[in-house]
Amino acid sequence: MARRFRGEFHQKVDAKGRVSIPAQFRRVLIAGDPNCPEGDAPEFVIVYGDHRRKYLECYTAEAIDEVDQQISAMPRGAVERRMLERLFSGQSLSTNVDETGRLVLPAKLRQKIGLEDEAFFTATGDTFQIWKPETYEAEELTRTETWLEAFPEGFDPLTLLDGRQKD
Amino acid sequence: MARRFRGEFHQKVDAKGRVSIPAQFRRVLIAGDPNCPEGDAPEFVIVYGDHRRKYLECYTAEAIDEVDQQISAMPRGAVERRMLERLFSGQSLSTNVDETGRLVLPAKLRQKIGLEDEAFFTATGDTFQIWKPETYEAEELTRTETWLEAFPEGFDPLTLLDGRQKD
DNA sequence: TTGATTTCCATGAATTCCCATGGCATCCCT
DNA sequence: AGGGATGCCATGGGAATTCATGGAAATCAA
Repeated sequence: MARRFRGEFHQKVDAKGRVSIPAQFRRVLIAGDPNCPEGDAPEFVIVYGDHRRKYLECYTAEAIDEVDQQISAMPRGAVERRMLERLFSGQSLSTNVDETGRLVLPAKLRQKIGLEDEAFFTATGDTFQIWKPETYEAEELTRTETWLEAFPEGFDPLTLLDGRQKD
Repeated sequence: MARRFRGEFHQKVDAKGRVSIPAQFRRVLIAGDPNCPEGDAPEFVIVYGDHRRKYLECYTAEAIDEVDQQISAMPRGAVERRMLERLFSGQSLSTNVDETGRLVLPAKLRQKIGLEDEAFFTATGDTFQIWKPETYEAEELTRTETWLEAFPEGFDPLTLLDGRQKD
């Protein structure tokens, strides 16, 4: 069924770093973990990146497999390959959803993105991101604003899709 | 048969946010969901957008797939792509029609467009929109009104179809 | 031991499921 | 043409289940 993530959610983070994963996302994670023990507890991967990245990006088991494969298809020793390996292998963490639908974020990761008592989840197609709400607003929303300002009043982003009739 | 949505309808919204989808629209939704479990319950997607959008836009499964594909064909990292991803993946919700032909609008969405006990459905080709009736009248009608006024008396919109060009 | 994980249980609120009703059309039979 | 009988459609109500979240107990780590 649902192969892609959709929607935005605000969830509580408790003192132990536990966060409920939005039920809709959970279903996608389950669908995206081929050897998921029947009903529950799918595994998935959190990529946190270097100090510049202010959010956590989450991949389904399948999605990360795909990325890993693409990387290992690159020539050994290539700088690009090294960079990608560092990001996706090194600066990432494999984990799983628990029986109550939660994920535990280690203190290290919470600190990294400044997460306190609330987390903001946003879908981005075949992955989803976890932000500190304030950061998301400051970063992403103002970025959108200024981007939109370049367009005429009442501009509809949909026109961007009008590359439609594959030229 | 019915591939496009047509018509305008007023429907009740109950305390749980349930709204009957006009039967005609339902048929289009069914036709537009390739792996719809035979008789009923097609899935579809509601795009709600950011704070300035005052209505909900509904896409058939096929229509949204097409949009998703177009987006993923854009260069990764491009600002436009990011914006569209936010809109179509983030600010959207995947749902389905229930056995009684209704759709459930979460409180979050109802509040967003100020929906109370009545909803106004209007077809827009391969999507349809859901408005708070009052908003629709205030916003949309006066908008097309003033737009039409820019044309001479007795202007026939059909002429717009002629030397059709972008923008 | 002491702080940190991990398990397991608890609960209110929200959401889903299931069954019910009244209003219109339509169909059909005589 | 009368007059049900049938069936789809828009709505309602309540029960059953899921979800998000909190806290205590059990397990580790060092």
